Amino acid sequence: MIDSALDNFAAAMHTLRTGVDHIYSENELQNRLMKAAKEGRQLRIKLGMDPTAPDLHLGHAVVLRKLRQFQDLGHRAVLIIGDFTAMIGDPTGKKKTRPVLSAQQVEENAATYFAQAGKILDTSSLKLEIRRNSEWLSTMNFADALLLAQQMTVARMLERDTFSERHKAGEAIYIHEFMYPLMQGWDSVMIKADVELGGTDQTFNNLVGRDLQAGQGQEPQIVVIMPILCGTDGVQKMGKSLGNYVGIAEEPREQFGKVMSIPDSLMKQWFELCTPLSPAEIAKLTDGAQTHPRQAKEELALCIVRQFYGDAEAKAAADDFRRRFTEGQLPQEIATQEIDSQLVKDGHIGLLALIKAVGFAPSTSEARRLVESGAVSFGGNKISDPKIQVSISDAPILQVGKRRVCKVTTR
RNA sequence: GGGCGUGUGCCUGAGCGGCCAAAAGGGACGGACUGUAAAUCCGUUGGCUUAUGCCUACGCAGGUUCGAAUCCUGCCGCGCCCA
Repeated sequence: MIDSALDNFAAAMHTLRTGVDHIYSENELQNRLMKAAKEGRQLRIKLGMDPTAPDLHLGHAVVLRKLRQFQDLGHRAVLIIGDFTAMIGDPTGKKKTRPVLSAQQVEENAATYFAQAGKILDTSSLKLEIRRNSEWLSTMNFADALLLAQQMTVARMLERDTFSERHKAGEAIYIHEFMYPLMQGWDSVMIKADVELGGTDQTFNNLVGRDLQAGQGQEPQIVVIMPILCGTDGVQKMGKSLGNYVGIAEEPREQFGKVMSIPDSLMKQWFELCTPLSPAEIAKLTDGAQTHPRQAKEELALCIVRQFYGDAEAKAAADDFRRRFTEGQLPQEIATQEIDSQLVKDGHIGLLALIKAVGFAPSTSEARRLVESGAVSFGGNKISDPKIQVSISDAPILQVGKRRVCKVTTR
């Protein structure tokens, strides 16, 4: 009986430890798990969400998957909608102060967030609690804020790399930005978090939570830090603004294609952080002698798409990919783009206008460049004359570059 | 509050008063080659219904000039130093 309980803990710890960058601290986590089991209570696992960026990508998924593991072990995810903190914006985001979001925008973004996060999390009410930090932050007065500010020194704040970097680079740092970590830490106090999850860029913020909790006589939260996932470019961290991300809500084919385009050197990390495969399986797949890199990457793409769309869709995406890019054929299903019939005169439309109308180029000039560089084919023929007029009466296929294909009709 | 600097295209960054839609690099996009990988090579990288043309752009607003990203004034942002 006792042995099996210990085995369970060992297994749980093993699961929770995989893929993490660091745990502050592992011992504490183990003790807290045991204590919770003894008391028969759920641990409260905090994760903050930023309501300004509702498009989730694989980078978010890394943390969400870890959160899911906690849920599967019986614990409760407490998601914090940072509606109040969004007024400041995480200084990690380097760029200037963010615009204040309206309450309605926050709600909309949060809804979008949950629609996507729900693909990964257990959304049953027993396992998921959702709070917004305006609940407690909006009612604090200046004296409360000062009291909070007393818990932190300027020196410690400046230690934080994002601040010191910005300072050196001659960028502005506003006083209120110093409040951000404190506010986030205060969230931990208010919801009595046992564990907080975050990426490495959140380490400082999350650790502040520990201090604040201790200051309030609470047991400090354990901080579980996940590695930051590299973006499809293989260099920078995955992020929306860098355009190097694979979105959770993206179409299966889109996801598949993006995964296939990552540098080989990135595969190992992605396998580790984005798939449930075991280290042994990953080792085999990433060993060039045992598995051809292309095949390994295909497996990776399958694994990832499968998580969000299921096996059938993943395989369909793989087939489509092979057909289009390995065999160089047109896709099985080609989306139809309708253009305004007013654009067509005497049954014809300028090719450039057409490319722009279907959204394959943002401007006529861009369309012209594409045509001139031999990227465009229309009705099966490559066309390099930008002045050409075309007829779209028989729903011809327009292709721009390798990826943009559609059938054209009028509306 | 004072002094000195600085502000350029997606980013970094060069720009003598005309030859600047603005060097160079990065990124991105397109093409060749591939495994939509890497490496390499080539091309493109403000807009305009089709242009030895027009328009918009070098923090903002004015001014000097035949002509300004380049000079002047004011304002704004950022940095450093002094208080």
